[in-house]
Amino acid sequence: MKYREEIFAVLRFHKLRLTKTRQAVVELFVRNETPLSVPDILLALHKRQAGVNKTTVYRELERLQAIGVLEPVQLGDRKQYYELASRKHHHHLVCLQCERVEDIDMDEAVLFAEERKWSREKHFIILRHSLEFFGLCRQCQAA
Amino acid sequence: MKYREEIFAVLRFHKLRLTKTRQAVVELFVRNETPLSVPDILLALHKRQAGVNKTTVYRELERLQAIGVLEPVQLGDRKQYYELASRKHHHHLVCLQCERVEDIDMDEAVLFAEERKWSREKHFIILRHSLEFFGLCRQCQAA
DNA sequence: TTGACAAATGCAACTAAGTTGCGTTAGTAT
DNA sequence: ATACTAACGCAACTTAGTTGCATTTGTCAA
Ligand SMILES: [Mn+2]
Ligand SMILES: [Mn+2]
Ligand SMILES: [Zn+2]
Ligand SMILES: [Zn+2]
Repeated sequence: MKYREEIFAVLRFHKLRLTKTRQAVVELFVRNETPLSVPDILLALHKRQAGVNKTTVYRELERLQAIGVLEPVQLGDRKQYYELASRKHHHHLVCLQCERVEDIDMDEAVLFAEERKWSREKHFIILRHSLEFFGLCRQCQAA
Repeated sequence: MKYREEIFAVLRFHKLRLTKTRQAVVELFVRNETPLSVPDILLALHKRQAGVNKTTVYRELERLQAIGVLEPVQLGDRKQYYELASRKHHHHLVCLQCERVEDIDMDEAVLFAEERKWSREKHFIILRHSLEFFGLCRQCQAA
């Protein structure tokens, strides 16, 4: 809930209109702490009788990423996931069997040091990184 | 070149037949140090007049991963890439514009420590991790 | 050297994620 | 209230990956 007003302020700043779909999508991200894909969003909004079009959702997520409200997340399947960029930077534990995802917080100092080192050495401008751990969650270990 | 014989020994050990496609695929990975996707492989083998079927390639990569010859790599697009598992574990610098990929070697001690910590804390069995840095390569910075 | 048998292949049909073009709808500022 | 344009919805399309099944081909034992 806590990021809601800040995000709507960013939308106003970028002169993005407050449409039904945009509002619904933003609120989904505010309420959920897990990364969401387009199929996830379509399913969730369909359940709430909100008729949303997939093309619209794809375009919306692109825009929200462009203005820095959302960040891309890769979870190793062939879907693009997103999360609120306003949350503290973190990484994920992903279950290879049931797709369960847990946030993990770690000290990034080492990663940033590596970024500087390789940026210099390979002449790359590094914009972001992705670090995810894959394995089996507690439930799936039993089965 | 250097992993060729070891890999064929593993194939024999697992009683996998030495077929044309299998041989061609393995040799592509041995020759290329970059991660390869199915579309990459189809294109490469098609250029060399080797008629390969996409279903066969998908199934082949699955098998080679199952016996530990290949490892999955995620580069942030919606393709599954693979690399030789026999190479030293490493990570990647990926250009968001031209898809160029550079290998980077870093000290994993910190990552392994994190794995143990979160494994205990979240009751996950961690099997592998994926760490990739995204940005712009030297060529794409100019453009 | 030759078969037999299973492993591997090829094809067609299919699914799922994501993209594009274009005509229509609807927020917003004046 | 109106006009302007951002945003939307739909249909058609692309690309990555999957599945079932009939056919081919490596391998090993006779
Ligand atoms: Mn997260
Ligand atoms: Mn590599
Ligand atoms: Zn699980
Ligand atoms: Zn580049």
